[in-house]
Amino acid sequence: MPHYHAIVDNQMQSPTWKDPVTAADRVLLEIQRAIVEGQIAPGSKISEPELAKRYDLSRAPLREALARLERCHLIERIPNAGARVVKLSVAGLVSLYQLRETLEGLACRLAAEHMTDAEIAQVQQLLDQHLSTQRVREGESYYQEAGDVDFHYRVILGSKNPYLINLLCDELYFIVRMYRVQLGMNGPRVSRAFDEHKAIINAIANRDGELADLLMRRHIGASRRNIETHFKQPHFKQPHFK
Amino acid sequence: MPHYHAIVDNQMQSPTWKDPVTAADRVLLEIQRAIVEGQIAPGSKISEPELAKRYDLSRAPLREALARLERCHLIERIPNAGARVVKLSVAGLVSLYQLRETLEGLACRLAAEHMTDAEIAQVQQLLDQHLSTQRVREGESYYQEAGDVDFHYRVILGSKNPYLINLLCDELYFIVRMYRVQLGMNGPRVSRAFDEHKAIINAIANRDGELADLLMRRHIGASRRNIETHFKQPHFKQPHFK
DNA sequence: CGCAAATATTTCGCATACAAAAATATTTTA
DNA sequence: TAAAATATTTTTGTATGCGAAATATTTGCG
Repeated sequence: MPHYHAIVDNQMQSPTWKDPVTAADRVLLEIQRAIVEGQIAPGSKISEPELAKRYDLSRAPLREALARLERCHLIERIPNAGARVVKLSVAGLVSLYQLRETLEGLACRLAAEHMTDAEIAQVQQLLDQHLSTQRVREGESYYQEAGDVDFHYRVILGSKNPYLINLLCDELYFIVRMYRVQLGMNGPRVSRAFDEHKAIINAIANRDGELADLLMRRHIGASRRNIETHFKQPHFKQPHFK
Repeated sequence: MPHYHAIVDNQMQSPTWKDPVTAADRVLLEIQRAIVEGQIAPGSKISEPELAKRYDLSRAPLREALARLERCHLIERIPNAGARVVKLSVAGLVSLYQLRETLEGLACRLAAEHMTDAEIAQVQQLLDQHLSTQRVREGESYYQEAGDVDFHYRVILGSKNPYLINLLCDELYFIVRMYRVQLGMNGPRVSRAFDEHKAIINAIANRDGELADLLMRRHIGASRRNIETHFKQPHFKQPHFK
């Protein structure tokens, strides 16, 4: 089993994601998964007593978890009223990806400046590794997403900017993933994404931050348009307003 | 009393900052102020029991407030260990302003695209207003900061991007302000800032997002260098490591 | 006297309990 | 019958209490 299997599963053991120690940590991960995968429907109300019972803990740690869910934009809270799971929308997707393009572009520029040669080489061999395993297990989109996440993750860490890392890996990661998962972003764009990744890391290896920035923004822009087209298509059941 | 006096004082009544309704909201504002102004020293430990007693409430709403303080990067929490006020550093300042440059640059590009003519005109007359009152009350740096905050705030809102607005106005605003306040960023750079603001809003008025982006990044870059020089100077007492 | 182990104390995390506000259901009235 | 007003129930916000983990202190030993 390739090691990046674990990346999406047990939450990417790494500088940023420390393993859950408290009960609030654990329930946070569970609810995050449930929301991202749509098991808790977008727009649905979050009942504290119900979830507390459902996950078998008191409301105290649950509320801690809710605070962090709000932080990563998976729920919206209104004082004295309660929390609701966010609804997905084209406008939201565009806003989110505008931000992502800019931020990951910045990450590239900084990575070109701050990554060591060793780190860069590591990412390059990682890409080759992904490519080979992807060829072996053709069609398994799961691996593609893991590989994609892994690549972006490395570049972001390479920026060495704590604010940027926290933002992309902790605050925006899950809502981005929610869009991808709920709109069924499996399948295509696989080999093309690999090529784009390669071009980006090469630019970084050449210490060409400007180019890496440009390529990354283009890469993410393509990804956005790819998701955008899925909104009006059979894959996605439009939110039933209520 | 000019209306923007109230902006820094009672927390900028606006789309983003809803007035405190719960007890946690109120204590959050108080502690935010205390940290930003250095009344609670950088690096010092946050004792929940102590603060609960100090602000006369139970630990429940206090912990809610602490969660949000962590969200805006004013404290750092370690599970089972507690929270500490962040320490200021040159590296932190640089990382923060790298992010700010990029984000507010993006805000400018989007503002040039999405702001209505009316909104733009409003900002322009706001600048004139600031300029006149600034001339009257020469040297009062307080007004300058309020005016600066006000300008940036308008442009950010003008982007119409909810993620970007939340990020800059809620999550990064206070830590940016902490650097400025604790390094004694009163004084100079006043008239120059006004000119730069004017140039930016004019670019937006001309729907020249690229130029507005560039000017804003330059504007913030200048601000960063201005603060950076203060780190090694008498104004700031270097953190006493401990 | 210095350092390490053991104890004591503080502090955090979580559960329970209560109060206030919202939401819902019910009754009353036009 | 429909709308307004009131009552009931649910849910959120806050307070208190207890157990576990971490920190501080003391004790014992080299």
